[in-house]
Amino acid sequence: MNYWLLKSEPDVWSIDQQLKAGAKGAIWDGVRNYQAAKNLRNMKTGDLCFFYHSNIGKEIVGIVKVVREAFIDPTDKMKKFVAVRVKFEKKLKNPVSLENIKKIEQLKQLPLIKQSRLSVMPIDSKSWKILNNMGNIKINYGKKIKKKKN
DNA sequence: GCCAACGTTGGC
DNA sequence: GCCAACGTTGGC
Repeated sequence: MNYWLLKSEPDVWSIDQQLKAGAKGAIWDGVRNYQAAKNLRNMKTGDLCFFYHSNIGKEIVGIVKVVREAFIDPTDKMKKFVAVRVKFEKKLKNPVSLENIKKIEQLKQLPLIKQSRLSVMPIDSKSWKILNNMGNIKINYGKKIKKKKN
C-alpha cells in the first residue's frame, strides 16, 4: 500500500464536496503536469491519499481512498493525461496546517514543502504516520497557548 | 537543442 | 495582489 497527497483548491473541489460524492467517489481530473500524472499512474486501488486544501486553508483536511486506478482523463482532449477515482474516507480531527508541517524536521523533505507546485505527490509511510498523528491528536507546535481572559 | 518569453501555481 | 519557482511554448 502506498500513500499520497492530493492538492485541491477548496473553492474548486473541497473535502466537503468529496464527502457528498459518497461511496462511489469522484474523478480526480484536471492534472496537466507530467510528474503529477506519473504519480497518478502509480496509484493502486486501496491506496490512501491525504486531501490538502491549497490557497485557502493550506492544510491537510482529510483522507480519501483510491477506488479506480489511472485512466485517460475525460477532460483531456489530447488524451495524454490521466485521472483516478477517489472516495471520501475521513476528515482529520485537526487539520494539519502547512505551517505546522514545516515545523517538523522529518517532514521538511516532503515535496509539499520542497516542490510547492506539485499537486500529486507520494508520501512515505513514516511521514504518513506522523501526519496522521498530527491530524488526530491535538498538539501545541511551539505556539503560545492563548490564555483565557478573566 | 537552446533559451527567451510567457503562463500557472501557490505561498505569503 | 505580488512574486518566486516552475513548466511550457515556440522561434531560431
